[in-house]
Amino acid sequence: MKNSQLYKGSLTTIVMKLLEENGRMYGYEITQKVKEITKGELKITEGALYPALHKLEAEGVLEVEIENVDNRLRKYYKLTEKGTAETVNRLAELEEFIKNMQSIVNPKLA
Amino acid sequence: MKNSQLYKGSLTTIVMKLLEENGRMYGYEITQKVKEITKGELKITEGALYPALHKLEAEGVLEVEIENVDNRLRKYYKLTEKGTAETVNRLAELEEFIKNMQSIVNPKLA
DNA sequence: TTTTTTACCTAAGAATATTATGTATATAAA
DNA sequence: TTTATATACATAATATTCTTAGGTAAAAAA
Repeated sequence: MKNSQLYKGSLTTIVMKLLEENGRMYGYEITQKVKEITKGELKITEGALYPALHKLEAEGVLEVEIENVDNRLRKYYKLTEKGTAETVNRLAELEEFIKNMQSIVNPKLA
Repeated sequence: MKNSQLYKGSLTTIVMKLLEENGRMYGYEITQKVKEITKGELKITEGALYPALHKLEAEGVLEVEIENVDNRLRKYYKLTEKGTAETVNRLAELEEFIKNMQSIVNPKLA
């Protein structure tokens, strides 16, 4: 994730939301999807993504299905039951976060 | 900053915005102001704030005025000229960040 | 045939924050 | 009056997250 430090801490929330939305995705696909959604403004680096996916898997938030496509490896990730429940919390936290940041930036509207 | 990891990376932006708004503030005052604005949801820890203030001062973004109030030390921080210019960028980045996060969370509105 | 794209990965280091302390005075509560 | 809370600064060890810089390998495009 380039540029602003603001994205620090938001990677797992992004991943979980995308998986909730799309059922299952593989790592490379996630990087491309984020680039597409944000019109190239946010680029997830692989050095951040893969360790994050492994950690979420170890925590029981994600589970993986390995497939072979065109002679190449693909690891599809999807939310576990626990992960689906956790995603609800994460998205609520994100809403709170955005609300709080907007209160700070625009105190007149608060 | 307790709770969600999302706040990671947003501390300096928060500090700069508050100083832009209020002219000058001291550390403890900043922690109280943020707690007040966010209705207790966001608590800036001193272990994060003081090193951040020192770093911003070292970078020439902030300057400090030390005063004695009620026999106690107070260090008032304010934006330098450079800091004021930098704050504009930071706030633009924050807007972009929020916009991008909303695109991800709510793809239908994008 | 070389470059780009797809697709995975790790390791060293930087940046940022948490947690746990420490110092010291003023004020409020027991 | 003693104790606890609030005010006000600070640092050090550790944890977390990410960047940067590599590495492997196959397919597709130039």
